[in-house]
Amino acid sequence: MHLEGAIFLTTMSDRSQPALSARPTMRHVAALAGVGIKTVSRVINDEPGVSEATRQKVLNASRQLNYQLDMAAGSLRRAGRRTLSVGLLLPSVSNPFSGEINRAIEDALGARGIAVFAASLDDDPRREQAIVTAFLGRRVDGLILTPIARSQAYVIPEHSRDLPLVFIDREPVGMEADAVVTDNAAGAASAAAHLISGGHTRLAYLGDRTDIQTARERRRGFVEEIGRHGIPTSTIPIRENLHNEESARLAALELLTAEDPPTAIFSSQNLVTFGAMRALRELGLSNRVALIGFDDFTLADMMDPGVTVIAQHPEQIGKLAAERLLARIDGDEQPPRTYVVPSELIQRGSGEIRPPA
Amino acid sequence: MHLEGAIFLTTMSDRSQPALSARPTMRHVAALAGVGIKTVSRVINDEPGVSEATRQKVLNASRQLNYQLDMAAGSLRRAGRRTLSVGLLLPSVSNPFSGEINRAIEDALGARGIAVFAASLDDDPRREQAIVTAFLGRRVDGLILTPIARSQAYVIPEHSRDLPLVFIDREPVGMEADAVVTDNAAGAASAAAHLISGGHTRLAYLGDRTDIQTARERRRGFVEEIGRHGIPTSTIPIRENLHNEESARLAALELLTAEDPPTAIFSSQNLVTFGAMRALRELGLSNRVALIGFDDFTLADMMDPGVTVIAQHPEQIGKLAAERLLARIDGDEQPPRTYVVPSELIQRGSGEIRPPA
DNA sequence: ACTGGCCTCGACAACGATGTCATGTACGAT
DNA sequence: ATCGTACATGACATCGTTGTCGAGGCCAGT
Repeated sequence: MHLEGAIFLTTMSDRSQPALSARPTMRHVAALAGVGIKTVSRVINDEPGVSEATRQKVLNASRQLNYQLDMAAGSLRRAGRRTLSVGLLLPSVSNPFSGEINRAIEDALGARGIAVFAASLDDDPRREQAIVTAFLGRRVDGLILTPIARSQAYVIPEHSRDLPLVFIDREPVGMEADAVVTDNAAGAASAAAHLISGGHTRLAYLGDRTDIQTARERRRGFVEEIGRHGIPTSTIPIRENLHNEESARLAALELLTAEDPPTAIFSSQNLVTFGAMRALRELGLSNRVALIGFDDFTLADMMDPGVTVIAQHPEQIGKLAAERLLARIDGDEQPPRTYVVPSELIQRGSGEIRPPA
Repeated sequence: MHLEGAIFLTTMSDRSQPALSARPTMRHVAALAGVGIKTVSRVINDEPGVSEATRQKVLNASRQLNYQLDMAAGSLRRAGRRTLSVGLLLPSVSNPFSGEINRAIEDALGARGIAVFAASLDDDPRREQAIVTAFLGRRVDGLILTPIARSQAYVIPEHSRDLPLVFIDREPVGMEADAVVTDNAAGAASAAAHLISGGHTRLAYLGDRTDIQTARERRRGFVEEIGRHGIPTSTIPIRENLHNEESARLAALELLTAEDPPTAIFSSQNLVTFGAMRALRELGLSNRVALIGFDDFTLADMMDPGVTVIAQHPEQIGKLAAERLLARIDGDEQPPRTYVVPSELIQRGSGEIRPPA
């Protein structure tokens, strides 16, 4: 050992340009430590069956060469072929809601040494399959997807090949798999109930693209709840397919300046809420017409009035999705299930405005 | 050869549950097409030297088996060992600023088929090296890093081994490499100049952690600009190490209720700006005391008054960083450089408030 | 008919690691 | 002294792909 140490030091000082040498492999470490490469593998992977003395020799050599395991090469042969990476498909990594989900997933999977490939969908159904294919080519251990294409049947072959799969935000179409979603209908219903309990009877709905499942659910929940309260649902003004702030603003302006305007507005999504807020402000109605938005946002409490929202819990969605994925990776064989994360009504003022007497 | 084909077909028809079979490899495709696996490789990778007839046979077999190239295995042998993946280290994927950068990078690299591993730093210097190490173990083709540790010298060995490296938001310490940053000092200076030109002489600075380079730069730019205008800089109230909304709010409250309070506030970062906004509102000073924040945020124009900011351009930072990384990956050998992305003063009202006469 | 060149193609080794298995060694039990 | 057992260790095949190189077929030119 002492001898080894001496050799080590000598060798060190001999290497004039260690930085420019090629990346060391196990073979190099093995040679330097004077052992076989399998022994190096054992030490690096903390497998048993290596004497402490050998272990130290290998660790020294490894440190000296700045050796680093090549995970890709390893997973080629390793049992189960785990690559310790998963693919995550989001509407967009720049969207704050997605960002929170991304973060929760990163935290949950990072603890297990699993890295995340994230990709943005940008509401383009055609990208969905292309990105999934790219993930598969990288042999990810699992996928967490926000589906947008009309059907997810294309992943069936992979799924039955045992590729763990969890959908988030929306449920898959054309196949069965785990999903983690917000209680969209219930959340929207609670918004309606809240407005009605505040005395409103003329409610309006501003909604997102109708080809998005969650948008349809929110609308359904909202309308059904109104019906349950005995208010005729056929007369509710409904404006849909609003997909950005400006179209929402225009729709809200139109609603509010029409004859017999609504006294309360429910908006199904952040950008739509922003548009409605702008319209209300333009018309000076911010403190006259009630507003509840689906999805919370930064500074909602700093608006005038504060904006009442149905908050989703992206961290919980992400965390749960990651947990389900890990369970599947670990061999859980339960039948697929949809997990529902409850939303939460947060009162901040705009939703508590009473209708004019 | 013909024999090969025959054997294979038999094998095929024997497999009763193709969906449950293992993932097909080139060997399977080769067998089905009745060619050698190198030919399959050539077809899949669009290499020349394959007759059209053979090409079609291979493509058919590939489609029939739903074959997909294993990138990891390929990059093991491929010249240059490209994995077509890069590592991205951000303050947090859930932070909107980081999200924009992430998105711009994804777009720029995705066009080249490069996938992105993103990880969050969470202001923890110890995570930095751990995450970088994890990236390296995955043999990424390059790294884009937001440094936070005191020194980035630990990547020198890798960098000189030709690992492309681009820093964003902050410049590296202890080594030389490309960096893409905002003109922090100039941006802060322009805020100071704007306030001074509005007639203010009693300016205050609310700043982030002083161990963050950008925070120091912003402070420097702000203070120096004030000095240039002949205002004694020693009397400027400076509160630093504010790292969340609450501490910023308290600091602002303290400043504003002290004797001879400032007539204008500059806040060096989003959360600090939010805290300042809250303090101003609590004291009813929102329309009395000027405020300029560094970094733009959603709904800044919907506040009362609208919040004037020095906007950074995360999309440009991300895009530029990705372009530099690609250039390095493609062999660009220029000496390392720091690229500066200009910030932009956006007037929305809060920064245009005049001092009381 | 023979040569040489071009084209197509596949056998084989190699990439860096891990799984399998055989070998060698030490030690306690007989 | 002998045996058996447990432990430590390394040789070798292998994962799925790509790089190298040589073999064979075809054709034009002599």
